[in-house]
Amino acid sequence: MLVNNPGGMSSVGRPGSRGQRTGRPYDHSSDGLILASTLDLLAGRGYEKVTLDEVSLLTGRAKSTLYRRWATKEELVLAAVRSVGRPPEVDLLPDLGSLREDLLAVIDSPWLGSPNRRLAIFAGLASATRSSERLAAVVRTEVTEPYVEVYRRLLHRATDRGEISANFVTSIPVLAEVIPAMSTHRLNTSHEPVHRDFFVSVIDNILLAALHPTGD
Amino acid sequence: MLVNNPGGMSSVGRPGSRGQRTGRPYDHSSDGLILASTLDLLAGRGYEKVTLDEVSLLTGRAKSTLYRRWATKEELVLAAVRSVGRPPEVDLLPDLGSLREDLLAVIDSPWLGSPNRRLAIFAGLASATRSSERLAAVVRTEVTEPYVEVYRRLLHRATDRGEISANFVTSIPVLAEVIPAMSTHRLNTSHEPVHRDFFVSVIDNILLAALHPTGD
DNA sequence: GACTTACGCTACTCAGGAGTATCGTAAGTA
DNA sequence: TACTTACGATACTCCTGAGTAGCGTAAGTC
Repeated sequence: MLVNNPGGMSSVGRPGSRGQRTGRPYDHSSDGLILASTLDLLAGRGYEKVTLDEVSLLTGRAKSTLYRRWATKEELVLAAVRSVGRPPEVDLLPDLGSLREDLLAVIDSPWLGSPNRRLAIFAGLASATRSSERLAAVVRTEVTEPYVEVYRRLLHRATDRGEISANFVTSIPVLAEVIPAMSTHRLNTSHEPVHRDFFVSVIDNILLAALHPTGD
Repeated sequence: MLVNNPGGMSSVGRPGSRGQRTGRPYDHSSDGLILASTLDLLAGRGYEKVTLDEVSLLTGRAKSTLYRRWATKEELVLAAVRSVGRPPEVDLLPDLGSLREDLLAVIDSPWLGSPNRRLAIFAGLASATRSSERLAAVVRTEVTEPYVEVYRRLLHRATDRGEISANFVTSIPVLAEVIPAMSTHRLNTSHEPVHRDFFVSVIDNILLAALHPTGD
């Protein structure tokens, strides 16, 4: 193989935009399906065990078609990761008046589907991370960071609201990681779906407990 | 392949004990080296990327020798996991008088080497978990559970000592997962070694903060 | 309708890794 | 010393999965 395209999307199989073309155009409407299925497999098996044969089978698209779009498996997964989109923008999340309600709103947000699908994708991506530094970087900046950032913002919002003492600003960075960390750990170790009760317990017994030292 | 040995160690290549034997005995002194190297590779690359060729190369033991001892790759990894031994027994951990000191003692304990080696092994095992339900079960009961258990015990000890209010007993199970969860998450997302400062920050800003609602 | 291009299908090549087989030799035991 | 068994080395087989190639056909464009 030879991919001489440092630091950018591969140009292989990504035509359909430059110049006017004649003949059958690329069926870009398939892309969504393919990327979604890739994420499903990623969530179910982890990067190493994702095979393009299976993606092909699952989507009804020929393997050759997949390779017309994305030069390598890594490229496909990369595209899938990028396609997940950012978590809900905090500015768009209505201020529900209390930190607790705000946090629960994020938990219940349909970003990436259910919380468990979200976690499964994270887990599948974590294994991907070992295979490619490039992939790791994208996952970090596109998925993990923004997700933690949501919590960070909510915590700051609560501070601004005066709900929690300004003394805690310094601990916000660590606290923002608590929910992602705990839920991921739960999934990895128990290998059962993580129930909503667990999220609530983490919020009440850890986050809020740590932030309300004057009692509730 | 055919391994018809449900629910037990494979008998393949595990002689050396039954009956009296003549001739050269198994060199069991190699086992430790092999298992340790397996853990190293596991920590570095994750289960999928561990190859027995590499274990062989690394240890100077022939691949055939490895297969004389362990029937399959999974079996070898399984043995490696079992060989890590339990985390420090709480009963043996000196009561340092304060929860904070007790927790730090666990962080600094040389179990499995440095904290970062410990985390790397956990991470490599997490990817293993997806490949084999059996492996997953062993990791859970031999490694993860005992590790969380240590923290659970320390928290209870603090309660018994009257250091923290008995009101918190119900939240101990969740709290016990905080340190493993946070440090694993950190390693997975940052992919840099986790510094001691981070552990301290987790202890102070999360665990102790959640447990000392009357302020310090 | 003529032409162009993407698609699905099938059949490849190629590399790596699990597991096996064989053999000469080293290291023990009686 | 004679015998037994494990070891290291090497060369396999087999399978899976990434990536390629060529073809007939469908779906568009001019």
